[in-house]
Amino acid sequence: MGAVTPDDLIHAIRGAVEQAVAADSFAAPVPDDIVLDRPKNRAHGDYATNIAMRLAKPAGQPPRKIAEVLAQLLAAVDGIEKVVVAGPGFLNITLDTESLGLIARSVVEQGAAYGRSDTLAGLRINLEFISANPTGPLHLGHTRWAAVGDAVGRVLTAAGAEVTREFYINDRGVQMDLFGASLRAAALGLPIPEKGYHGDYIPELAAEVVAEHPEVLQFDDDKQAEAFREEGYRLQLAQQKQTLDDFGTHFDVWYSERHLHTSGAVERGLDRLKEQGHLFTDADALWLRTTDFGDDKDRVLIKSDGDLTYFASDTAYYVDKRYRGFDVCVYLLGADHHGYVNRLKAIAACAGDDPDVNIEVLIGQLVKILRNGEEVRLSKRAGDIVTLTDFVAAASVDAVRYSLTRYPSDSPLTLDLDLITRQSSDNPVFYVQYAHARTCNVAKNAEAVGITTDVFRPELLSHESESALLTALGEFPRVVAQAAELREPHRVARYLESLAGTLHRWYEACRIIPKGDEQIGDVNRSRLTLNIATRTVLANGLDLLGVSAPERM
RNA sequence: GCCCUCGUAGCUCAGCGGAUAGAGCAGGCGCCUUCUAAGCGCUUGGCCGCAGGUUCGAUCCCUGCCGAGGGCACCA
Repeated sequence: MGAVTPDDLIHAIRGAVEQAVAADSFAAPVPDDIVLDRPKNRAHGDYATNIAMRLAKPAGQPPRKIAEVLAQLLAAVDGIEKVVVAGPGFLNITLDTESLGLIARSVVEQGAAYGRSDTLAGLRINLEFISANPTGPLHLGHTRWAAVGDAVGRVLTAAGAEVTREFYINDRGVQMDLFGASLRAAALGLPIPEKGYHGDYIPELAAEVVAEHPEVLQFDDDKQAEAFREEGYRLQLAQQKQTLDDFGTHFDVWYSERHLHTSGAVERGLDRLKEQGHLFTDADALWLRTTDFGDDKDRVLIKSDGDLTYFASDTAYYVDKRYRGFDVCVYLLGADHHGYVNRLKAIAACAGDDPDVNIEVLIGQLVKILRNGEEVRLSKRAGDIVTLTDFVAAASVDAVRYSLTRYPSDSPLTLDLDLITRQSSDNPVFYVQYAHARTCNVAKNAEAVGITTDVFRPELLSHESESALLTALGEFPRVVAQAAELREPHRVARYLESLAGTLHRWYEACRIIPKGDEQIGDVNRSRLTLNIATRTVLANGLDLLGVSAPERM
């Protein structure tokens, strides 16, 4: 007999419905999505399904009557101990102890692969996030995406998708010139241009440029501004890369906007749109008729003075991604860009794609930081900018990553810096990491007293806290698959917190190492396997969030 | 004015149609003589913004209203 997983149960339920229909017990189509829950109340069994209630209407029979039929069929399934009809027509399923216990061995056997699936196999996904201007350090808003975007990538990969993480470098346009002019002004002790960059990092960066290239001071004005712009760009980009590297977020592609213009991608993009017939000229400007696809106004691609708009770059960039073979282009944008969503969707539609399939835009709401109960305001004034580096320095990479990935990105977020920096149980990341460290320590001690996993008797894992832990372990692959499908890695974090609690309760109730002079028995050996299985899932889950799983704390 | 997101415990937030709405923090009471107390148990605390609608069933879906935040350039 093998372990009975949630998938097995869903399969069994579908089989029971088909069997009942075949036997003319009732007539109804079998739903594609069969819902299998873990009931909150342990008295309601290991698993529950609402299938009878959903079939009641199409079948024209009372839900409890359908439930009775299905209960009888399911009760005969190998590994199911009993099925109880409850409430309005729930089927509460209890597995036999052995079948449930086998999940532990299955998890240990799969190891790091447990939780992976092929639900998104074959899908090529371009995941673009952060995409900051190379004119300053990464700040708080970027930090959210650095954590969440990376976790989305990990979760998608776990679900079998082929993911390319991409950072779009906005290295073209007037902001670059302002950046260069600001650096030059700082280096020469001149006032920084009104619309320029005023942060503390500007004089520092300017000094670096001068230190590396003292000759720039001799250049004439235009050449000098350009030199500061280019050298500053190079240094700033390198710093951003280093910061993200230290944060554990790695990109596969750093895509320069300039490259878009030099590689022929812009022309290719315009050709594509022309083919699709959505271009028109008005007042000497070239427009894209995005209103054909839900945008509130048409957009200019080439201005009447012949310059390309930023929107033209966006359009070319999208077409280029598709040209490079990506099935789905995912954009992670800040809330201040959400007005862009319709435009991006319209781009995809104008390029002949399906905006509901080929392009996805995830919006990240703003993050606010509280320090001493007061909001730390982001302002242009130097010193008030919270950079990614500052944030990590105040807490830790693990604490920052976890604090950001445990919330859905589309909800506004307020983080209390005092709480995140506290190295204590107040902080959920430590709660989960501690659970992992505990499993490691217990395993080490158990092995030291001679407990092995050679014998595994799943039927001995019969304590209430053990069936709770086992069903929780069985949930993990479904949690990961759902997190990938919905692009919501916070589901993994929430699951881990719940799993950690379940582990702690088991730890309090069931000992792995016998007390005092008690003999080591098969119960102890079997529990060691369960402990290792839990450790595996905690480690795999933390890895999906890019958070470390320490062996001791 | 139009569009988007959000209103859930004192605070920060989960819960994309199910059973008695959850977690952490904050408040109260307990538990370390042997595997990590960064832990566990118990406890206080809720018109799920308001009003309709759909449904066997709504915090969840639809409509309207109220409130908060954000967005609406031939800028990047």
